[in-house]
Amino acid sequence: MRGNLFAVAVDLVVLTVRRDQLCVLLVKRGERPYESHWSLPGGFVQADEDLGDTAARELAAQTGAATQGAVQGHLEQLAGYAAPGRDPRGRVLSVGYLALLPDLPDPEGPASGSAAFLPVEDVYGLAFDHDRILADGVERARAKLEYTTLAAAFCPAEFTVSDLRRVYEAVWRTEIDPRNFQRKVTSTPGFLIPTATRVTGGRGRPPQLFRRGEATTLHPPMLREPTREPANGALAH
Amino acid sequence: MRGNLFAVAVDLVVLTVRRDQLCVLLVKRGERPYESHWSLPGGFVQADEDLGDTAARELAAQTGAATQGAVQGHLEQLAGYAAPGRDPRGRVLSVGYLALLPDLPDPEGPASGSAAFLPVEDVYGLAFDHDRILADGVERARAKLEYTTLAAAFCPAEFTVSDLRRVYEAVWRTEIDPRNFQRKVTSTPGFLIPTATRVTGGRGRPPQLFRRGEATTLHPPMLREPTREPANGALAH
DNA sequence: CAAATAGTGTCTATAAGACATTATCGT
DNA sequence: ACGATAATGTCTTATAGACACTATTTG
Repeated sequence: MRGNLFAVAVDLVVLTVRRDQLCVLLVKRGERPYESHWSLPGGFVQADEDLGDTAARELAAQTGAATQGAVQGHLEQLAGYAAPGRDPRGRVLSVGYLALLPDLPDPEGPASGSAAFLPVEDVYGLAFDHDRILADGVERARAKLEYTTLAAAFCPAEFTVSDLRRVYEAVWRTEIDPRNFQRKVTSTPGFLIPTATRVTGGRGRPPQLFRRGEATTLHPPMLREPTREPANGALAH
Repeated sequence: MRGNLFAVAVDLVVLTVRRDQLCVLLVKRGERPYESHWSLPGGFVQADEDLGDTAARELAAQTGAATQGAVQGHLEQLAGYAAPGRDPRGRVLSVGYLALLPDLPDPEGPASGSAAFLPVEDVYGLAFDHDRILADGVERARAKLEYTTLAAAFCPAEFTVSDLRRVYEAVWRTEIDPRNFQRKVTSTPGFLIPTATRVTGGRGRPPQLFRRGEATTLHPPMLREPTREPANGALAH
């Protein structure tokens, strides 16, 4: 069996929406290389582990396992990264994973004091090629909101249509008409299941609460950019 | 640096459309394990190679390098596969790559006599976990035809709208209305560039020839399944 | 009542689905 | 002329975008 041997790691792009901003979980490295640089959380694949196992294990370790218990959340593979010079220690192939989580009550891990959710807009200069992995993860998330119901993975078990809309707005950095949005998501069968419980305390009319339905795809999709230029046909008179 | 060491391979899902069928390039293994079984072409990542380099090198080796010269064709990464037992020889991580090629005049490689393009419908029982990698590649290709201009990667340098439509029909295994299809693809800016040359010899009106334009995305996408059930809203009166 | 948020309704424009018609070739 | 394939046009329907209006709460 020819070919060189690689260490194989899994790096996580853990995204959440906090204060209407798309944020990514970063850890400050405590060892070389890139000591004291921010990086994506990750770790090496152990014996008898499949890649998804490693990703789930690391995710649970970083977010306090509460994540694992909750039905919420989403975890999927992004891609493999193996450029020859990407790790100064030697040949390391890293498999990126994308995780989407609701905003956690206590986001920081219990043990490590140097982890934080930071707005993706402000993030650059990560260790290794993690800038690239992060960019791929963010783009994957943005694309998937278009044709899947994955936005709900950013929401708690019960949420309102406005909560969901603010997720889209944060991830896409756009504004969405609340009325058209409501029509779209509530008319997609299986996207949102209304719950009996009601909200109290807020200003204004109490919103309906929903939980995730069984639907996974949005058909037809909800597109980020307008279908084409306004195609005036300008009614000049 | 903890973690076990892996051999890292690249396996190719090379797709083309031949005789209105979506076909995949397979090679018959000449050595153990899975000797004389069909498998995806692939090979180990060499020193100083990035994953894409390995994929391009293997693709050129399998398809006679002519592929490489041609501007046509498409190559992208699929995913990493590393289940503990997937290779009896030991721990091997394989990175799947998807290649889309026009139907080659001489598809078989020059050296190896045991390679063939077979219709994906008929393929199962491949070596290792290649059934799974193939399924992922086919699904990726099907999905990408919806929202990209990648179907043209299956066509030669110059092609007709009917050629392109037959690609969609073969990949999706559906029938598409030729008139609506023509309207869709010709009205998408940058998808198809008309050429001066004309076709002779065929029955019927000679078609316009096109080559690929710069556009990479289809906006709005062309969807495989109808937008929803006919959604009668039956006007019973 | 005013302010704030939730939710519905209406109109218009865009694009897809269905399908008729015209165009241009070979025989 | 006829069959075959290519290309255009028309009508209908579904859905997105824009925006007015109604509903239900707190202060």
